[in-house]
Amino acid sequence: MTGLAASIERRNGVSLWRQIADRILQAIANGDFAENAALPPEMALAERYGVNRHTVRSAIAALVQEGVLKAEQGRGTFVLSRKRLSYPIGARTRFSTGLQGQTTERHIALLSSSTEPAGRRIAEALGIAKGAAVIRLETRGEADGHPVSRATTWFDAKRFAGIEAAMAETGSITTSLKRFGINDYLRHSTVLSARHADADDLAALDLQPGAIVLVTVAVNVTLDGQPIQFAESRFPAERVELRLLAND
Amino acid sequence: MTGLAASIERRNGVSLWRQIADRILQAIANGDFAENAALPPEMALAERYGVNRHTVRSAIAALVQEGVLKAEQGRGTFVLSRKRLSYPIGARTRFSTGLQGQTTERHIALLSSSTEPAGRRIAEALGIAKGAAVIRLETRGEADGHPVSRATTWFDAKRFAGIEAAMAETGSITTSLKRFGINDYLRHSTVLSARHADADDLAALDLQPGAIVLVTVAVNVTLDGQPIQFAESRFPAERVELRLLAND
DNA sequence: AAAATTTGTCTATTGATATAGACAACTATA
DNA sequence: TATAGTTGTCTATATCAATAGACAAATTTT
Repeated sequence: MTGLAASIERRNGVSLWRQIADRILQAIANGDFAENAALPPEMALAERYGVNRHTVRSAIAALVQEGVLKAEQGRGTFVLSRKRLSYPIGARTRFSTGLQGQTTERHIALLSSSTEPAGRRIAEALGIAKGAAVIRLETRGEADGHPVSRATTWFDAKRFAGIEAAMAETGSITTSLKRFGINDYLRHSTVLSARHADADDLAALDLQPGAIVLVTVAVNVTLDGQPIQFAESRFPAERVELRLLAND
Repeated sequence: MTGLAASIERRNGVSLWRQIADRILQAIANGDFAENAALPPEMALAERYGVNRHTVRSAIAALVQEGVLKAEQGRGTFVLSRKRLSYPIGARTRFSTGLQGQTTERHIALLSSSTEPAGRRIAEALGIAKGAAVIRLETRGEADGHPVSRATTWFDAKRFAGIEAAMAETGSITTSLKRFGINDYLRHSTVLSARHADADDLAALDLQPGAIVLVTVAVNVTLDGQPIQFAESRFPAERVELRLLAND
């Protein structure tokens, strides 16, 4: 709530400097600091958290490396990045339209694609036989040049043959689906969890190790309830919050 | 996806044993291990993660301490706890009914309550003047004896005077609100994020330091749209996932 | 009964983490 | 122009985290 408060724990496997860095990130994401505002001096932070000044310096160094803070000798340490993006989730969740107003540009980059046999979970979600061919797309959502999501998406290979080419060309799932005669679709289910980012997420989302990702597992269906898409998306918790829409 | 896979990172402020413990917890929560199933032997885990056996032992020791695993000399290490609870969130989100079928008993424990002036955020959410008196309830949701949520809730003190007594008595928000003539209410908005648990969460939710919590910030309204309740809830990500309901 | 498998304990060594103190370098202010 | 406040750098020390190897103790399999 009050950002920089909240104490830290010792000998728990997470170093003190990492915990302090997390707290600072959290405070910034909560909007407790205006852009370009000065962080409290190192000595003040050290006192607040009950640690040595050098420990605070380690935390700040990590965030400077990350591009979140900027330290200036003699002046102070300043906040560069801003409040979290708010990503809406509802029946008509769309990447591009969801971030309108908060960003000036956004698109989905196709990182790779492949065809593979469907596992149990994916087959059930898509309503096809286990082992049937599915197309897997690995994508990254970008807004104003910053990565904001990393998703793995599966489509029935029979029905959506060639969708990876459409994705690469258009940079939009919605537009790609139109080529297959699907002009509208709804989100049928969403399950939400959170975990530490793995190596893949770290690289794709430009995160520092130890970062947290929000994970959504969703099924999209046509208007008559036919499942067409199964997706697991990861959002960096320090840059994105999810806003659940009541109706739509 | 496949639970125990996913690599780990070095020199990032999070110790290897803590990362491995997280991965194991995650795998269990994903349902990759049946209850009482044996974990792979220490040597196999050490090889899989590319670390020394002793490092794996540190991770296992932490989870044994936590009550998640049980090690038996000569036999192996066994999984005690189960799959994640799935907490539904929709227009009629209710703590008690939401976990029916997954648990046999659940209630909300009132940890403390107080009356305070409303801050900007709370005043806006509840549609009252900034500084007007609000009642704050600190609660913990429990299911089958395990803590599953930790919430801070605010009500307009004028309209809901004495609601803390009703909560303490009934252990239910829904029942308490009925005493104030509110027989039904809807969830107006929900914003979702994730962060590392702070000291308060760790204690209340019986977590180990470094654990992740899912955070929801929600406003409940009467059927005619009047805001009645503002709440921030924290869910332990290793024990709970959130299932978003499409309609309701 | 013997062998193989698995967890438990011990010693030793290396690098990362955290504390402590001192002082330099730079900036803003009185 | 001092002075106070702030970040940057250095040295030293103690503890935690991780690796390495060896062997004991308990259980299961052959």
